Amino acid sequence: MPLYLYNTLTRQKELFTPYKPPYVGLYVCGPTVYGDPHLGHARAAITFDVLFRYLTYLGYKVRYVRNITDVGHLEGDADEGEDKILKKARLEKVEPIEIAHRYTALYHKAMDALNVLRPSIEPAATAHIPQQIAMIERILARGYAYVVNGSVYLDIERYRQDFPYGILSGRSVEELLAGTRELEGQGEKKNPWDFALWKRAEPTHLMQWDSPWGRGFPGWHIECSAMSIHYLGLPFDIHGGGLDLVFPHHEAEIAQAHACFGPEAQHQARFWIHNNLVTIEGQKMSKSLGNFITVEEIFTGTHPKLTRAYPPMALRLLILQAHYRSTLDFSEEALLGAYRAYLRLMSAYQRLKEVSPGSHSDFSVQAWREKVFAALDDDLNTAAALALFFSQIEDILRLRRRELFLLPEDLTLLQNTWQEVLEKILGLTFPPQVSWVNWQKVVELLIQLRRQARLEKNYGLADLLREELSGAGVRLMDFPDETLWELSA
RNA sequence: GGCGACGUGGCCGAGCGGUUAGGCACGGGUCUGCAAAACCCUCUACGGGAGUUCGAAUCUCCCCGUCGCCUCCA
Repeated sequence: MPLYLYNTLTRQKELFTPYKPPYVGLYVCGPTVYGDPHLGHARAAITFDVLFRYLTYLGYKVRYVRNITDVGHLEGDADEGEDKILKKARLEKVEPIEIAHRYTALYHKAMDALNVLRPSIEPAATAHIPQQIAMIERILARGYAYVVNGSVYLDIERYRQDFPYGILSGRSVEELLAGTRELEGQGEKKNPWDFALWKRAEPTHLMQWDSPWGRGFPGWHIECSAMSIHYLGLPFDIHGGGLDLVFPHHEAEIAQAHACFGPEAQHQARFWIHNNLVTIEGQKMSKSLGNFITVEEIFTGTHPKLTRAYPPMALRLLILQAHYRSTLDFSEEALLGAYRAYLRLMSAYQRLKEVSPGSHSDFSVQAWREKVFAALDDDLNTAAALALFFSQIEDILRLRRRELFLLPEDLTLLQNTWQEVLEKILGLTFPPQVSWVNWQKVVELLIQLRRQARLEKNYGLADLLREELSGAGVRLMDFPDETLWELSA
């Protein structure tokens, strides 16, 4: 079945085919590691996790590269602000790399909980300085950049003579000019829309490297060009990221690739795919608005907008119930709804495993299955695919009650489809991790029951409870006035 | 100001000319020791206006409103 994906570059859905089958090169802009992972990170990661999983399911040999940006990402107006990681390090009086490592670890922890698969390669910008410098040198040699006071800028005016600038975001340089604010401190640049490939570092700057232009550090956009091309070649198949990266980040990447490699670069990637943003009460979630929610806050229920904790799969389902190119408006009500929907889905999945086959089939599993894959093939419409599962739940319950029947091969196909699509492709896990608190409550309750049984000298029941608990990995120890328990293998 | 999205029932959210999308919530009922689950029923929308069409949430135009990008952000 052919997979169609929406390509930001062409603004339409296109049939996806790899450049060099069966290999697929997928590059996604990962986090700049200077803060806690939030709902936006979760949405991007889950979106491309599903794409990665689906491409793999379809039989492609996917190399999935997702970077860690740990240098060069400046705050505030272009080329004037302070490096985000550096600022955090300065505030906390630690090494920048400590900041990077800490937030990388937190990112991994959050994404692991959401069952987001690790990419094949996760390169850090600071580990690829030579590749970035090499690219900049080549861009300079080809005449598309200039050096000023130890900094290097891409010369958009020169670039435009040979390549169109703004094709991804649909902007023209004239429009950019009209929209450019009067900014101070851009004196180094020939034109305000030029962007930095390399920045000179003051001696006190904490992160700096030797370069042909003196001590400095790379610009924000060059690391993604360098690392994606280094690991995936040129052009590679898919470049992804959040919608907010379209301009200037991805536009700059395309320019860098062309400036460095010429027309061969072919826009660096053949498909540019962008997930839409998460909004809170209709507004973009962002630090400056103070309305962002971290993934951890969802799991612990500690955000002021939340009244309780939610398991990771509730969030994963919420995200998958919207199409990735639509904005997703977050609210606790919506999250709670997704959590309940998840529990219902899980329950139905369990029931499905208990169904026994019949001597005829009352409905076509194949037709249903084709609809599911048609939805996935239609630009990864996970919402539509999930709806097909939900609307089948009634039939599953009837199958189990033996009011409906399926031949053995149809039943197997149905069960396999649930497993393949929900678990393998959509990455939902069943069952959810029961919280330790709830687990404790259940064990305590059983112990209480057993205590009652012992008081009534119902030792048969008491022993049964102890044996069953033991089988479930809970070891009981009776003392005169209390019963202690611990986990056992 | 430029570019681009979007406005669907209480909430979230599919939909791309002709079926009830789906989830959650709400109300009534069956069942049940109580409850839950399950099942049945109720509600059943498409910002406003005009147009195209046998037929429009879906196409065209106008208006209103919301949001994103244009400066860092997934």
